[in-house]
Amino acid sequence: MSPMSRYDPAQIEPRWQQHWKEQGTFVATEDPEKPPYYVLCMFPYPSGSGLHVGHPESYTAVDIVARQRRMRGFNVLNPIGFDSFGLPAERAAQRENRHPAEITRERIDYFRTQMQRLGFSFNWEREVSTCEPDYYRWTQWIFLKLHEQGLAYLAEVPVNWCPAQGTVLANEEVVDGRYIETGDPVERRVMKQWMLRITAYAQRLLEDLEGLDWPEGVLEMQRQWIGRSEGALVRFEVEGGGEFKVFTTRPDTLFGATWCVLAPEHPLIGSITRPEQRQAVEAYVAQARNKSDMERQVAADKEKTGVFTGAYAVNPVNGERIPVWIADYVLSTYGTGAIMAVPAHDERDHAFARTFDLPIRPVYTVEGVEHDFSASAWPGDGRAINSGAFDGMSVSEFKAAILAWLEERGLGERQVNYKLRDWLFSRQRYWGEPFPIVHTADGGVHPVHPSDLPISLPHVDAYKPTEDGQPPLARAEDWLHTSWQGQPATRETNTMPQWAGSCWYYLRYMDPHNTELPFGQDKVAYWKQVDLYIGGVEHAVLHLLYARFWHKVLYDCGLVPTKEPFQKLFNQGMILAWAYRESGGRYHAPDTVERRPGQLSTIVSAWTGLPVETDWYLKGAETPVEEKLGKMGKSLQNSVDPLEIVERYGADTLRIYEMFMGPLEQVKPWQTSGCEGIHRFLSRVWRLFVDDQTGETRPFGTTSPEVKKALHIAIKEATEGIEQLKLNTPVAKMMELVNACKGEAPAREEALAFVLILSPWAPHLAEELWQRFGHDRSLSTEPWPAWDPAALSGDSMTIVLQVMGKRRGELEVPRTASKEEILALARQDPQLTRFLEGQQIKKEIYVPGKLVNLVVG
RNA sequence: GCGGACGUGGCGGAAUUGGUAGACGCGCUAGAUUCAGGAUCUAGUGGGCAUGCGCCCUUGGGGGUUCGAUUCCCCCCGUCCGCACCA
Repeated sequence: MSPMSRYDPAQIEPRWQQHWKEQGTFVATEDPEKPPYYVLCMFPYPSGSGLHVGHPESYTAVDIVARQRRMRGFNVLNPIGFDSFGLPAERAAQRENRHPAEITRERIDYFRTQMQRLGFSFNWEREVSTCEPDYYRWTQWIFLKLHEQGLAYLAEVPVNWCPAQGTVLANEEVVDGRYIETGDPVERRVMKQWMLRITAYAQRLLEDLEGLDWPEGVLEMQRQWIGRSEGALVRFEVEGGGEFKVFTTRPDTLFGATWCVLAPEHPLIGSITRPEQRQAVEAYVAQARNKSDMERQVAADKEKTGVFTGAYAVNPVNGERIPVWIADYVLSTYGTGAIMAVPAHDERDHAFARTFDLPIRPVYTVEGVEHDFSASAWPGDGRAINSGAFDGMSVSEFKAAILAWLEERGLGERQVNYKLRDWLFSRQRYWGEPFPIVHTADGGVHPVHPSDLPISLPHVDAYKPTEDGQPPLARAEDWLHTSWQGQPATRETNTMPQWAGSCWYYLRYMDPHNTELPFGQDKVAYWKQVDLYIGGVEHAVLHLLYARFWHKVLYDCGLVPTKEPFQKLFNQGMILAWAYRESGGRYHAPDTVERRPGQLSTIVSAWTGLPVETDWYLKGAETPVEEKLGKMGKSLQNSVDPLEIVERYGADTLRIYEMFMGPLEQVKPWQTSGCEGIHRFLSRVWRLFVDDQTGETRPFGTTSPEVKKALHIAIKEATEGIEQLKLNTPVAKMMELVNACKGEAPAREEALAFVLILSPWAPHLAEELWQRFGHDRSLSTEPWPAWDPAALSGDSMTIVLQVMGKRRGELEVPRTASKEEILALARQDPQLTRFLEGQQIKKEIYVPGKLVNLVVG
């Protein structure tokens, strides 16, 4: 060991990283003697730009939990891997004319280098990468299970086609008519695609949310996405032949239905439209078809559009003849694609009635409320009117009664509907899992035998569609043509979406090198499920819903023992960074600008187009720039590379700063200068135990009562903080402890306890000190210290003295002092006398161990 | 529009079965040490008046409950996130 006087993480950290690697300190084995604990951070997509300082936030939090659980005697699984199929690598492959596998491996290597320099106690021996054949072989295997269960099917469906990406996208990937990743516009097309029947699991996906320790917001988002609603399916006959069904959650308003509306895609339109309306209807349907999703959604705020078919339907409850319209405010993909319109009690129908001057008939009144039905709908409860024998009922009474009435007469039935739709599972891309499916000339669709897996990705001459529009895999002629039971056959040329690999990676980590199965039953029986899953809230719906779905299918196949994959979920808040932009729009990196307090300029904001005041300027120039907080990335020129921080301050400083910034779940701005304080803190810790002149380990001292108290407070805060993932305040308590030491090392016992509680946050420094204290083994399995409740408060306590609720002084009394003694002292305390003079004490309040409040008057 | 989270010094944040508001840190100011330092140490740092002890104000704004409110209740303002014609 070279002599080192000052705290020098560049010397300490690589050595301990090497030590952990060589000793296999964090290798996880299935030890039946120890309770298992499975922590997991959402694995990264290895992008071309490497990690930025936002990534280590969740890794650090997970690592702190993992390290502390090991010290508490748990057998910890803390794996890591890479979500490595996907579009960005394929686009890079097109640009650079290289194989995406090669590009991906390089990127993974860089990610791994970055991550390993941060000292995480990952199970690197279990690393997986979803694009490797020994991984995707089992993704294909699970697909075969889904297929076998009837949950994967081919269908001719309207899809979200993204011309810029040359592929279809799932509904979940499209927001406002654009691809969420790139913002490219999306249009509708009808294509034959692989679908997964996630809707078959809708009810269970909803029900099993109960009992999960997840953030309320995520549970709510999942519930809304599944979108269960109870109602009725009601049959309407069309005059002159034909019938359609509508779904309604308000069958109790059937008597108020004054027309019906079919979605423009409804199959009945052709047959019921009257000749005199045909031209108008066809024009409307064509126009609706050509509208993009975005245009349709924008139109939601505008005036409703629609066209009358000329046909009439019969209201089953009263035999009334009501017109049938077509309008694009009715969605073809929800319910039956047809509705009954009750303008008096539904806002949307009311808006339509106003536009086309259709009749509005109330079927509820509210006592004491004079509602103007020509102005707005009344969606609430009331007393039924205009509804024959049902008059006088409340909404819930009426619903029950009318459902029974409809079912008795065969006019309708109870129905539960979900917003959730089946999952579009095909992509027309190269860089994804090939489907283990072949097609024969007779139209047969056949799963390949599991022993033939993996169906490997073939080499192709270009990562783009064929001349006739087939997906890239169709370019691999040799691969494409195969046989099935003696017949010539062609392979499926679609690939799976990026979500596929991440649907089950947490299971593969349990048994990553199994060549017979995706994971062994003994392994999954031991680890069971993920105890704690930490990741970004951006996966609240898509990834978590898909993974839960696959997990339930595997559960039904008897392959996993639990119904749910992730028992506790925690969302870390995104780390943002300040971005600086000239009025003209150019961005500047944070280290090229400076603040000049008092020197204000007014510029036109490139973001809003409005004038703003700023005191930020380009360094060495008079160019003012506007400051704004944003997501880290290339576009805002505000990314910070963790390695840059490691070089300057060390990995321990980076780790602690990421935690110290604020509550884990909160969005917070990165400030590199904040690392200074952490680095100072760690230097102080170093100097407490190491002579910074000689580099020698200093002898232990004695522990003062204040230090002892501060230590036990810190142990308590660290222990409870890790339990609740409040990882910022323990750092503050450890700083207070070090401040309390006033540069003097405490006694051995307290020094050891301090280093142990520091170790999850600053593992390198802690190991170094631990070794200097004379240990020859890593501290990673040393028992976690316990706090002594008696040490939390000293022999005396501080009582705050208040008069009329205002703080007027304080009192130091022995712990043993009684309420009477304390009150007596308070009454004659010199700090209070001038507030008590001439006043009578009306009330005395004593909060044990905390304060006295004297009420006078 | 609906749902969720939130609003505390120049900045990040701490403190909620109601009990010392501003812990801890950044930044800033002054001083010490140093050839020098993005080094280290000491002191100060919410605002105002006094600058002696002290007093008043202050947790987005307004009201309420209470001996006492950042914490509980009502109204308003603002920010962020998710969903958005789902019948």
